[in-house]
Amino acid sequence: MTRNAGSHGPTTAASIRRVGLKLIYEHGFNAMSLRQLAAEVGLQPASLYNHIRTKQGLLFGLVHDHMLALLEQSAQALAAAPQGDPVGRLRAFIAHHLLYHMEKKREVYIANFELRSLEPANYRIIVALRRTYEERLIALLEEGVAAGVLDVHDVPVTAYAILAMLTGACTWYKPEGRLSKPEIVALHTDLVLKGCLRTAEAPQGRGPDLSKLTGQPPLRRGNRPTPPAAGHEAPA
Amino acid sequence: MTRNAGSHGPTTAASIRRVGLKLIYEHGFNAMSLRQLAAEVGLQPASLYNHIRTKQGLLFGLVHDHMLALLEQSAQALAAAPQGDPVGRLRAFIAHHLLYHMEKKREVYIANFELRSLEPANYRIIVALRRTYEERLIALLEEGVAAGVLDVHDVPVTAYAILAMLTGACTWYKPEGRLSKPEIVALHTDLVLKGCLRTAEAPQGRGPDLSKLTGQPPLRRGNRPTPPAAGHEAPA
Amino acid sequence: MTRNAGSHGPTTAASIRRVGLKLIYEHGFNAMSLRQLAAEVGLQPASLYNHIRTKQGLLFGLVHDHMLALLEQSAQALAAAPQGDPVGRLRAFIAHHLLYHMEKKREVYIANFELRSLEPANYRIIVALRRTYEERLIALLEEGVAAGVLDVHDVPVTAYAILAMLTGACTWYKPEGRLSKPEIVALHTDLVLKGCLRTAEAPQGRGPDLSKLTGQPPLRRGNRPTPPAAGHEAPA
Amino acid sequence: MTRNAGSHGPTTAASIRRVGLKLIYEHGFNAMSLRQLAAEVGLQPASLYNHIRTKQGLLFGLVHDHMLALLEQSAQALAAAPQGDPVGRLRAFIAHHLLYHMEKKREVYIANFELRSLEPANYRIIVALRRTYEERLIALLEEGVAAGVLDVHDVPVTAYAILAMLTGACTWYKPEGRLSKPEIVALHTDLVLKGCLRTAEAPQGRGPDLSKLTGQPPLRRGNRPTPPAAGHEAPA
DNA sequence: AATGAATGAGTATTCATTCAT
DNA sequence: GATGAATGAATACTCATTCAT
Repeated sequence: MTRNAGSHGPTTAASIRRVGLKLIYEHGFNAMSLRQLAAEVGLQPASLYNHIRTKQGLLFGLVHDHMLALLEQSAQALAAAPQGDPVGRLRAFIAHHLLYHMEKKREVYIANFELRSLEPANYRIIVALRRTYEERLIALLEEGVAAGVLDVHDVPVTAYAILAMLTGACTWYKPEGRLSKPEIVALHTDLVLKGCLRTAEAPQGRGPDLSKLTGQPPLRRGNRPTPPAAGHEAPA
Repeated sequence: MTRNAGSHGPTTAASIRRVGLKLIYEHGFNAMSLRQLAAEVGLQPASLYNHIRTKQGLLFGLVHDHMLALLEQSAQALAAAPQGDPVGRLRAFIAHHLLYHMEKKREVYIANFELRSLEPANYRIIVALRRTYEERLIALLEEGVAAGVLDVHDVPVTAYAILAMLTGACTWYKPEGRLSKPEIVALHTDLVLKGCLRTAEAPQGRGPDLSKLTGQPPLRRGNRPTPPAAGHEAPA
Repeated sequence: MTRNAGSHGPTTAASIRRVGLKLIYEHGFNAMSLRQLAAEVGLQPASLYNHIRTKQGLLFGLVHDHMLALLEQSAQALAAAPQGDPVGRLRAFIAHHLLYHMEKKREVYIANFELRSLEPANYRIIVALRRTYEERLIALLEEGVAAGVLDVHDVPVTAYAILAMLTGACTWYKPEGRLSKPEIVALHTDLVLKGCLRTAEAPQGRGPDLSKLTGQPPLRRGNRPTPPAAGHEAPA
Repeated sequence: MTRNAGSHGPTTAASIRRVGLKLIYEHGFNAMSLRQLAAEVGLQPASLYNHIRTKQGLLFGLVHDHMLALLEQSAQALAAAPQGDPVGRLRAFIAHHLLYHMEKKREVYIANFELRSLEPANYRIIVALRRTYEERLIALLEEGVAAGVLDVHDVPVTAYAILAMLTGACTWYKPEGRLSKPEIVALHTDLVLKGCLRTAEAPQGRGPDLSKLTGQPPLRRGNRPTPPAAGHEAPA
């Protein structure tokens, strides 16, 4: 098998994306300058524009590609999990989420922290993709509740809580750190499942019964009026 | 009811802090300009310098005050909780953390997102305060484990996971939202406690035994070699 | 009489306008750079912005002030001319137009040549003022025609032709040139009047009768359907 | 009728000139970019350089060709006019000038407005051609004066005034406008001739006698010391 | 305490042009 | 004849900050 003509080594466009990712991660989108980027890639600033349309376009491209990859990988993870086993599917999602987030630490960081640097139109696109992703976990929790194996007070809020917890791991994770990836996955999986699994004994024994507290039935997808918008507000 | 002599409206310095907080929250520290700030306060840019030393000083002041308030309030919350009841103290901490974060949404957001905009010296001060705060939760978990009422695989990582989860709530919380503060507190308290409480039945039945997986004893404060650095790295 | 504090010598803002006028005249608005302007005024480029809002704002200010001055001076010239004497008023207008245009050569040049560099909103404002000015001459011609002392085939087109001719003088006029201002005024006044005055003998004897040529009655303000738009088209 | 082999559509070079003409006319030479031009022609910017030497070269080519065409057509117009009839020849020139200027509105506009964008060497060439053209009208007026049929106070200034007036027409002329070309020609011819023709009655009756005013004899080509430079000054 | 003016460093982006392919 | 990539120079404009008043 011969190598393609253009595939011997990183192309300039790929370098720009790679270095751009690094610089945005390290300094933030606003604090990073295209001069810096060009210098690190070994170009004059003007030459960047043969490969990107604008600085904003670079950011959007990075975040957008990340979102698509995240959705794609989550789909694959769920496709590989047995259909009839809600808990197994939830485990698969948790493992996927953690592994992707530990692997793509910088993409994830940018996608979360630089949302606000996106122009309104781009912002809407990314938030819609993120919403799609969140809905996957929400659907998983609802499956489990419907099957009677999970017990959560409020599905969407619990989903956001889980996502926040798992995503937090990529904040401090380092490959050379004390815990291995499988350990981290196991630990968080355990934490989440213990928090969500239906137990034989009455759950009230261990925690407050929310329906008592609020006088409302626990919310499910069906009667959820306006799910809380996760994440930061869009710029005005 | 008469008005106090000194309370007739915010002083200029306070206005600057208030508007600064809002603008940093809305646009980010780098994207917000002192011109904007001055305009919203009703001053010329040059006049700001009668009240702040530098833009960086404004940010540091906001974040620093927030950290002190957070530490102070957590101390009060724990002081009010019974000494001998680790689970009660954990509940108190969770409630305090959530309430503070929902109340001071913007301060919290800035303290988390704009850490990287702090100059190294300021960064170190804030991270040290944050570490102090994190250690309070770590201590609580260790108390509970020592008392045999909690069961966590790895105390510091679990602490970070809990903090990430709880802090995430202030991301989407809105006063006019679907859930009230007590509901949110109850829901998250339940989720955390179910995940951490020691159960009568064997926990292995519901989650993987991490000590099996890793071949190491569960870590506690004593044998923790290099605790994972929480949060984002400081700029170079 | 003591001098005002701020009036001893040209203020910075006035210098910017003066030098700006010169540079735009010499190089054209697009070809002139604010760096140049700043250098000639003796400022850093950034300092210009204490006195102008944008480069476009500078251009508009210059052109706008010129148009107002032109309208004001033409009003004064006509006010000083006897009411019942259309030819005398026409003479007054011609003299005013030529003198103003020879005096304010650069303002006039810019107002004519850099119209296209104006942003649409500014362009509309200036064109409206110019239209007002043109209408003054049109009204004068109509007065003369109504009084039976002028004879023109088409009032608006003749007005534009006269304006083009007179304005052309400022193109080549130089104070140190061969002809003095009064000579230039006399020459053009004569040329225009001879072209427009009603003569005792039949005018057909000297020129074509347009109404024969076109089969239409000569146009006057009354039946003028859509007056030709003088000047260059607005940018798209 | 069969199509010629070589005439199947404009060549690339011709497209560039055509689109270049349009863009310079619409936006001005400085404001128009070769990128724009390339895009409208359907090329990459680099490909333009297979057809033009530089942007300046494109401008010069357009203006130069226009000047040659103008000179050529004026020669033809005068060649067709009877030799011994100065007024007839003046009529011919006026008609030619107006028709050419209305037909080649954009070329004319560019040749007048973008003179200043020409490099000094190119500028001199074009101005020399224009001077040649102006001299044709000057010569015509002098012929008429010598023959005793025209009466102008100052030949060159009158010539410039006439040219300015006639050229002004192409500024507002539109094919779909209110007046047809023949009407416009007739109107302006009348205006010019009335202004220049020697009349039986004493002209002093209608206009000021310039020779009285200035105390100098009317200027003719012979005693003209320094003819006024028509048009705008070249950039330094 | 407030301000108008100034500044040096910096921003993203555009431009005409070149050149190897 | 066409192009993708590169470039050096330039552009208008913004920024945090200073300082005399």
